[in-house]
Amino acid sequence: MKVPSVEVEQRIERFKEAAKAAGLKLTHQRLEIFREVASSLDHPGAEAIFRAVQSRMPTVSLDTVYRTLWMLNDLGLLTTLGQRREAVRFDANLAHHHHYVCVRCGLARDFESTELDAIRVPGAVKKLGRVLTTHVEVRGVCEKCAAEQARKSPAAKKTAAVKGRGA
Amino acid sequence: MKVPSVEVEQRIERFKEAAKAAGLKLTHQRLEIFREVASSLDHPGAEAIFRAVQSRMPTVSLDTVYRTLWMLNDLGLLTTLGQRREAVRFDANLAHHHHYVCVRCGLARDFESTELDAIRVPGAVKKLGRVLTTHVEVRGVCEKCAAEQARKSPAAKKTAAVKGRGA
DNA sequence: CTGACTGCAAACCCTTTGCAGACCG
DNA sequence: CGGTCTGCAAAGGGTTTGCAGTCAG
Repeated sequence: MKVPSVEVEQRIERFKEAAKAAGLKLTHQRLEIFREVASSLDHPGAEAIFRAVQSRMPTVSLDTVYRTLWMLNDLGLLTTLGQRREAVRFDANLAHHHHYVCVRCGLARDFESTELDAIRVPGAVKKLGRVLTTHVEVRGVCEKCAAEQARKSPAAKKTAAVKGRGA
Repeated sequence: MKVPSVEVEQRIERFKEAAKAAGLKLTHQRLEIFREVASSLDHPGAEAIFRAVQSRMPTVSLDTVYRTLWMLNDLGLLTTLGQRREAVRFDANLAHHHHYVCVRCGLARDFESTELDAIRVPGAVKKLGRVLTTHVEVRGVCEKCAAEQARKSPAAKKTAAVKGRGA
């Protein structure tokens, strides 16, 4: 199953504009890599994207895939699933709960809410398979990071600077 | 900030029982490692747990921390945050959407729901920091995996066998 | 043409594993 | 005491980086 090609073309168009606006070169590789992610419904990892692109363009290298993917992420044309590429984190709270995660430093906190526990998923989801748990993930910027940011740069420059590690 | 010690002691009690039931030895290391995770409100990674335990017990090694953590996970005494310890995965769908993830093979699918988009987080969460996005993650077992499982083992044995990789 | 981009290979980080000695039960 | 568990060190998988040649604009 694939994203409808009309939608894919729109996404590619958006990419071209964003690239031009950012002064980035539209290389054959970048186009193919973006096309691959943009037309996937499952959310492929770098390796899978690499293999798919490679079948059409045997010279690409895995590192270009990575570089391009993060570039697209910085351009805001795609996002990553889950907590960035961090190490596993453990949770000894067995009660049904939800998470607040700071996108800047990775701070994670539990919260409980009977209202959110009661969420009912749309019927379409049930067609995908059995449902075990439903969990809400709230992302935001924690107090501490907000304070730090305010101190460091009263007028933020570029949002693209969130590349380094977490805390 | 820490988990109240009454709660921590209860968790440890549960661990001791589970260990006994499973015939696992209650070593000093295991106890300290579990105590550390069980009393953390943030969700530490292996490295952080290691450092904390090390300060009280200078001889522990990082690999014991890992081994113990996964053992606790298998016992059902803790869970991991996010998509297991897999590689990063990318998502070119910019519309507000939610995810269904198969815990067995890692399959991920988007779904949309104006109802879920409208979720309001409890006031307590707002004290933690600014909220950027709210995203529902539904975990389950996809059709394909359910079918495979049914074929392989009509009468499932132990749930603890989900250790290997994804698809 | 020229600087940005690519491919290569080596480096890096996190996690896992094999082995011999240590310790729980 | 015996088998499990630990610590060590080295391997492993995914991701990143420095460099010299290549290509888009």
